[in-house]
Amino acid sequence: MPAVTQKSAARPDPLSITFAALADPTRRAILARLSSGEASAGELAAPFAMSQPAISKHLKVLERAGLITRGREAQWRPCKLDATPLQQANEWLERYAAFWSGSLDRLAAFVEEKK
Amino acid sequence: MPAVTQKSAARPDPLSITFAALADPTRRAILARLSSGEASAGELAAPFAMSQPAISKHLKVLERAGLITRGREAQWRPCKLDATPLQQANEWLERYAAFWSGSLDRLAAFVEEKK
DNA sequence: CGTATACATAACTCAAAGGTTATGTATCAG
DNA sequence: CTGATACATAACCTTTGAGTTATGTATACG
Repeated sequence: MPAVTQKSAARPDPLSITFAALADPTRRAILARLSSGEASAGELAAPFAMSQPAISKHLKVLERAGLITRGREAQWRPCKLDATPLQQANEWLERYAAFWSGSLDRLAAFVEEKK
Repeated sequence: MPAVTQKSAARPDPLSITFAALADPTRRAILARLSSGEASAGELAAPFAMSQPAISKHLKVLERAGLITRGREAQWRPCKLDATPLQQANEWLERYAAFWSGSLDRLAAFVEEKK
């Protein structure tokens, strides 16, 4: 018997993983930094008042979200941005574009109705 | 003396709140449902195999993220989509658009450089 | 070889997130 | 006033997340 009931451990869907990864200012700052070129973990850690293992964890979160890839160069691990999941997130958001670009229109309609 | 050391309780920045709110499939589904018009909490809860208080909590998360507003109509609480925070999120994401739409270009440049 | 550097992993703490059941509150309907 | 409906809140539990310190591992260097 395999392990009895196991809460199924279902990993969240990709979009949830992406948004969760983005829901942290440190990780967003890391991505911003990587948008101007590759960097090692140490270089990425430098700006933050945080321990090295903390950054290491953040990088792992970003990696599991597919937002970065890591290579190996001597004892450095160069990190590289992969924006593919950001594109997915953007596609999801775009479906709501009408609701913000149209907000003035809807406000106008509301005013019109009130008259 | 007020409470000694208090971890400062700093509320997260708006973008983090927005992304965190979006990092849950139930909440994204609720937003999708609201994109086709207002709905009461009960109507929003119907599709989910989840208790009523659970939905109530999700709605509170969405409300605190500014993604919905709630009115009052008899004993119903009509929910309405407010996409403003989505626009903010979109603006953040757009800064990375070059990294996905331009990926083929950058690959070509890389190949060119390698020659 | 031994040592320094760069990073990963382990073990732990604390708080927050997501769910539950039970109960409270506001509003309508009779 | 009474009861039903729609929702919110409280109290609780379990899992996950973000941080810490301490330790392990891989690579360069003398």
